[in-house]
Amino acid sequence: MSTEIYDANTYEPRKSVGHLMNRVRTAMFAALDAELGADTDLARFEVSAAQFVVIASLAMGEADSASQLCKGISYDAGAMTRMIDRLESKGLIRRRRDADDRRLVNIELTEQGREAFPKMRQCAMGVLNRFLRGFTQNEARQLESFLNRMLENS
Amino acid sequence: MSTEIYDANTYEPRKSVGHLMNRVRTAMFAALDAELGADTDLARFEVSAAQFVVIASLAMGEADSASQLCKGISYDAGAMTRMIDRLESKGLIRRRRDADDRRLVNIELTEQGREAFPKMRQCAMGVLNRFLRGFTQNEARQLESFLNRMLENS
DNA sequence: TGACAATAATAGCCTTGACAATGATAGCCT
DNA sequence: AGGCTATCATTGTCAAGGCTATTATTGTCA
Repeated sequence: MSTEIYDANTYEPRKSVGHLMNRVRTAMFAALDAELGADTDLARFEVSAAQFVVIASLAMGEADSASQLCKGISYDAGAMTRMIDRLESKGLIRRRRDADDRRLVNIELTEQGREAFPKMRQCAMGVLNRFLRGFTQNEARQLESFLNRMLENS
Repeated sequence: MSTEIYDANTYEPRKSVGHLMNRVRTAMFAALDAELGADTDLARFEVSAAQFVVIASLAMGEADSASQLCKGISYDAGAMTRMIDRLESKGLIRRRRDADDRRLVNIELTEQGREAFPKMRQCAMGVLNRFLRGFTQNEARQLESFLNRMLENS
């Protein structure tokens, strides 16, 4: 007996979970980029979907340093430095060297960042709900659980 | 009553389907890149996860021109031109102007490409099966169906 | 104390995808 | 045939992530 999901006979790359997920992710990010760019209050920040994820992590108190952000959202450290550059130059976040461990750079939202977050959150939520149109609550929870299980398998 | 999945009270960006899917996708692509790079037969081609998807589409007869590839896998046309450049320079595929419609460029696998494909397919399948460890067949089919429904909603 | 490994942020280089503009071709319509 | 529009591939440009040093700092251990 086998516990494998795909086997050599039935596996069709283009219909597989891997490829499908790639397409859905790309579509969702593009949709969120568009949404954030179209919003009257947010357009001036030109914030992208990826940037929103960082801001959200800070706003929800899930991270307060660059390295924590990297771990929390699975993001490259070098890319994070520049991501922080961008958000800082937009006035949405602020850097501050940690006093205890001077290797660390603490990151916090600025007043402007805190103000803008709820609107961004609203946009992101709207996009997700659009993509999940026709899903029951149960199905959505199940999808979340599937994704979490895949993450744990990695 | 509401048909919305997420609402302002319960929506947590980092736990949402959007962010989770982004992380899973990134992890899967990285894993497949590593797998393809480690395989003795395939390493010399230095083929990436994204490139595999193109080769697979050709091998499965799901596309035979650049534009069909773009549509089939939701890929930018400009990016596809250069993707084809790369694969062609590796000797895995071949370009040929279509005789009937000279706007079209037909793409076909070379002998080398056809030979290499089964091994790539094997790698990709292995990665997917690893990420889907612990899933029942039903759950996997359900996940595929969820993703397809999201694509249709976009 | 000093050598050495581990961690954090950063900078440089390279790859690659997205977007817009361009040129060639095809289909349609009159 | 001529004009209009759509489609296809290509190119240039730009933005962003991945990888690999590099530097500063911390912790460990002899």
